[in-house]
Amino acid sequence: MARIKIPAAPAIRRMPTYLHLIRQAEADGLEYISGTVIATELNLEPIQVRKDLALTGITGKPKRGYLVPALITAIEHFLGWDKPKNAILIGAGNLGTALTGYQEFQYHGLNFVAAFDTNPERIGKQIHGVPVLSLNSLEENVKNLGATIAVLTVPSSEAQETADMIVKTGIRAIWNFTNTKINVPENVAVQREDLTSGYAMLCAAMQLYMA
Amino acid sequence: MARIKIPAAPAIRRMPTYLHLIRQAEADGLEYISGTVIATELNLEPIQVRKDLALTGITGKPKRGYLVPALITAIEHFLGWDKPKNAILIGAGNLGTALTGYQEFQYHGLNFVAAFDTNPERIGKQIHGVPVLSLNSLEENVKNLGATIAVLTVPSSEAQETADMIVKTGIRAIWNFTNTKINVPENVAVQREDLTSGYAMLCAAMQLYMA
DNA sequence: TAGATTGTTAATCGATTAACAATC
DNA sequence: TAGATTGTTAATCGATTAACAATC
Repeated sequence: MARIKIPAAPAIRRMPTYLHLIRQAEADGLEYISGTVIATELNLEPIQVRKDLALTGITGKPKRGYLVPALITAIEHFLGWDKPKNAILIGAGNLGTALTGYQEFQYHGLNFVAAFDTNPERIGKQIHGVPVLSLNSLEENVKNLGATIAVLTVPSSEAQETADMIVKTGIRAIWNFTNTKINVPENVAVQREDLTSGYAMLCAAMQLYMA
Repeated sequence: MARIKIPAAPAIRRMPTYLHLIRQAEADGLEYISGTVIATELNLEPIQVRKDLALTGITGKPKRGYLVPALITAIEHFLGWDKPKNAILIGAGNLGTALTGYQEFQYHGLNFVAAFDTNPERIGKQIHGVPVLSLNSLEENVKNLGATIAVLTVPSSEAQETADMIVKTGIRAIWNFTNTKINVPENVAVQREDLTSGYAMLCAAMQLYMA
């Protein structure tokens, strides 16, 4: 079986941005928000916003727009962000440490319950309140931690080897921050986050703008 | 004038991955690498790899593939990665600190020459060898630093305000790591990096895989 | 040579955008 | 009511994939 392709991926990627804006509207005490307003705010086409939001199953009211609280609930449910998720961090370096401290994740139900590392100087300490354990103890700890996501922030050279360890624990979702493509069984979801690809886009834009 | 849309954006995003793999091939002493091999290695279609690489202007040899050193040069030139770029970091928090320490960037010609922050405890110190200066001194320092890119890692609440300051210095490329959409003049390139959008994709994949 | 791989031209697929009747 | 906004159906656009002659 081929790896599943996520349908409407671009729309899904836009959801958090919508959510962020709509939450602001909520904080501002707005009862309704229209696709037109969202589009203007985010420099998008109104029809695109309507199409995207329709994916969540929400329906709006002509002339008013969407009910703010219902829209928030709809997006969160669509993304599964209404159910808290426990994650473990594999590799407690700079980037990993930054991720555990990133408030926005907790805000969306993502909780780091432990970090694992091979560096003895890191083991036993805490990063943003998250205990750093030995990578050797990964398997024996995962069960109690109730983690369903592994965030991979080890050096590229160890990415595949570490991914294999993660898979062995039974975790089936890996958020891969290394710049290496990892091979995993078909039933394991991998989301690769490549910071250099964003940098490539910025450089391409610079070449266009400054030409 | 509307903001320029980058053509072939998906292909550009894949370039760093190709580069990474081809560099490995170079390290392994390979003289040629074929699109077929690259595709197999990265789980892509061979035709997609060929189409993407053609964008860089390279041509391959039937039966052999592409000359490895020429391919590296072609991709780097295509992305403008053959010209070193100086960047300043705005916001020396967790994420910003991690970025200045991210080896991969230096490897692609991105140099952090200074960081700016408002926190007196941070000012005067160094992060990964990069001096942290007062945000108040941004304007007077930018000229000497020769920076063409600003990496924005301040709290969301200060994103727009800080972006305005950056624009005022004459910098025309902003890499925005906040989850806020910033408004800038048409001649300023902005690349938004949204970690929560990757998380949204992972969650969507989890819902599909685990359904 | 035989056959793998390239690059070109065409077909398909999916995402974005447009048009517009329905509706509050 | 008048008019802004929704959701549906159709058109367009761009990216991916397919087919295949050229070539080393």
